Amino acid sequence: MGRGRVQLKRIENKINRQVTFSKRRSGLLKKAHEISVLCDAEVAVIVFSNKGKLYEYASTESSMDKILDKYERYSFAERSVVSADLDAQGNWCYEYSKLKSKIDSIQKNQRHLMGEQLEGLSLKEIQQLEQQLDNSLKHIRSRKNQKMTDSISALQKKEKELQEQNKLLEKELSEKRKAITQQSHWEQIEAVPATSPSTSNFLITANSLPTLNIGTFQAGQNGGGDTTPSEVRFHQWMLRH
Amino acid sequence: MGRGRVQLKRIENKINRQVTFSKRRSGLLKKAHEISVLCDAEVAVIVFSNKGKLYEYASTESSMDKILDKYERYSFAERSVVSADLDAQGNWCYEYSKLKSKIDSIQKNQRHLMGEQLEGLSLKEIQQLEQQLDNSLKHIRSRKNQKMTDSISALQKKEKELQEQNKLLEKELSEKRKAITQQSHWEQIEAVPATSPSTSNFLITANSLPTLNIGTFQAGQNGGGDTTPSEVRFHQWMLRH
DNA sequence: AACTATTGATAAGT
DNA sequence: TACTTATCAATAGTT
Repeated sequence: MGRGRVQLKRIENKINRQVTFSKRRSGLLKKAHEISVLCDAEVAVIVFSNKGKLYEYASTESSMDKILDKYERYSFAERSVVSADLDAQGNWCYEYSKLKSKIDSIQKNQRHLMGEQLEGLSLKEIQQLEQQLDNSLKHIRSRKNQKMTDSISALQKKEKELQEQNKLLEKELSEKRKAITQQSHWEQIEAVPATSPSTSNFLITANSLPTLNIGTFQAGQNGGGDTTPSEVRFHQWMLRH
Repeated sequence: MGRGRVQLKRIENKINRQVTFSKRRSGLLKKAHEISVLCDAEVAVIVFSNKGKLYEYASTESSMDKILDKYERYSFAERSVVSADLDAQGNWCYEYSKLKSKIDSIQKNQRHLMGEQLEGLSLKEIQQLEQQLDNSLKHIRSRKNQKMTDSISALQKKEKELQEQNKLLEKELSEKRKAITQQSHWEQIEAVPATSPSTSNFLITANSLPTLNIGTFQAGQNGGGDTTPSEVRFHQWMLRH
């Protein structure tokens, strides 16, 4: 984009590289934000500039740490650099290596649970795995069902409350109307100005509404809790859209 | 880009969202790669789809883990609670505690994969888990099916072989019988004792038999090795540039 | 930083 | 899923 095609290679001119970095960085972060919003995805972007300065983005619903955590749970590439140089430092780390092998073992198992690396398993083992997962799914679906049921009944309850509230308000309104009518009747006789009438037919107190957060349903109704600590994480490029 | 301006809000149409996700994801990763090359930057991008599937990019010179490590070192100010008491004991313990918390995290995840401790999960998380396991089961069942098919065809082959072997043996036997008959005929004339006769009708050389180890079938022919070339960090979109 | 000429990305359609 | 096309968005080079 821009004048002339760009070669995909390091920009040698320092100034140019710096400028391009700045432009493309904001572009990248913007796009990360867009896909996270448009497609309801969790996105984390980490950029270290040439000079080692850090820039980052994490989709708001989950902080960077949360995403990295999730990533580590998913990712099985375990050759951590850290363990390598620590191993070199000597065997203080008997405990450490114990932990490491434990991790290996757990991760291997986890891979199996995720349907990966099944090559080494016997038929019997595979069948056991299948049963296990079948069972897990049963539990999970039951739990899901319960959550959805809970959610639904909570919503129904709220609906009822709101309808009653609405009814009350309508009643109040109609009484007020009646009063106004009477008043205007009086006006015709005594020429008294009308009081300010309500402007909308349906009054719904917006801030008392339950949020329909089925998608991000939080465990408890966490009364005052931090649903989204909101992460000051506000970027200039968010402004445009 | 594309026909008509796009609102920056979640795409409600599921199909559309999926398609857009796929497109924008590759766009995002491509741009991440470009900035890393053009501007000599270290870049890491992690994307979890709506359904919880992981996609990632890490600029090649540094693996994902390396970048995440660097990131953690940059933002270590936050890591106060856990590491505070451990730092006192020396920083080897920091790594140790990191491993330990990683284990905790993995184990927690594993429990979820096994359908346990689902209480703390949100509906969304549970749904992602369900999809994940559904997927795992698909893989596992496919693998099971393959193993069983392999096992069956191996058995059928062996069956054929055995039948032919049997045929041969029977033939041999009947010839031997004929010989014996003739011999006993001779006996009657020359009174020569009979040689040791076979005792059973069907000769099966037991130790040449294939074990019917359906239960512990060991990975078969796949001489060619792993079918999944395993992400040598080669992305389709790198081709173009 | 602001401005455009261009290329690039992609939404919608097939 | 992949390809095509019409449009909008990003940005390279310039001021």
